[in-house]
Amino acid sequence: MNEKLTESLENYLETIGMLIRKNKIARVKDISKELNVKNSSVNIALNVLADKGLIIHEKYGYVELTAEGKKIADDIQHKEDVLLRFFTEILGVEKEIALKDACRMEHTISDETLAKLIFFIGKVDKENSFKKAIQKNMKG
Amino acid sequence: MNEKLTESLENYLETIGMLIRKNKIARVKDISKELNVKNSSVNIALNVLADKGLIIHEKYGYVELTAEGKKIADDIQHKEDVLLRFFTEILGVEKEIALKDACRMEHTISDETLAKLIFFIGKVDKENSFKKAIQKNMKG
DNA sequence: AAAAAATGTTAGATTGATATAACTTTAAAA
DNA sequence: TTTTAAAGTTATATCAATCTAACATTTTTT
Repeated sequence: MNEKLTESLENYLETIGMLIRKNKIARVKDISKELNVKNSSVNIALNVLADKGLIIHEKYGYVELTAEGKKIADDIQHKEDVLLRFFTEILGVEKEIALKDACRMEHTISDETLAKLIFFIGKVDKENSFKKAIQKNMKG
Repeated sequence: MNEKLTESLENYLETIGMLIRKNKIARVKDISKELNVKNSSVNIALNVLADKGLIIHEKYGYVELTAEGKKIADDIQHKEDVLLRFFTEILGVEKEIALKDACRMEHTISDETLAKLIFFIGKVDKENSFKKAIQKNMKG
């Protein structure tokens, strides 16, 4: 078990997590809107996720995350957040572009590299010498 | 024209470029070995790339890159190189893991973010204050 | 409560990437 | 130079992800 999910399935989980956070509930329609796919595509993905024990979805009902599903959703969201911060705050990338990049890279960055990146961002926040040089960088 | 290539096709182009650099020639067998796919899969991909005018491939012959194909192959390789440098030299990620990450992210990083990252790496190379703090980071 | 609208589901088709198996061509060995 | 081995190709199948179109259920309006 614990087979690696596809990027597509990870996106569904992450979106479900986001919707629950935002609206308390996640519906097929909102998932399809968010991911720019059709309801039928969402349904198929939900069946797969349910089979894997990552969500609960009764016919015509809302979508819920299992504990395992929530863990994965949170993990991906966390990766996105870290990447977004790095791109915007340290590299000075424009927010829209940074978000697009983060949303794709969140599926491929390894835990090891993520940990190093988090450590690096932490360092930057603490050390003044970093901060100054980075201010310059952001203008470039 | 200039339609975005799939990650898979980008990988084929990049691999062909690498093989030509290394061996002067690129053969189906070597591509399949490098990408861990079967010869038949390589063949199908080569037909697609040839249709798009990115390679030249005569039956039973070697594979060559067109000017346009070489440009794309070089571009992807460049992205990989930049990412790899960042991961290893600045974040201190272990080389094998860094390479794996770079090989996947090279397909998703935007030109804007790449440019900022290159600029950032350049800054690090020049500024001592950066270097010191980074040495510390690499041990973490 | 009946009709209409919105939402959700299922069936069947398409596309891209891969595989296996059978076949062809080229290269190497006997 | 014939035979064998290696490499390359083609046909066919599978899988994941999507779509459209038809259908079912639920919600909202009247």
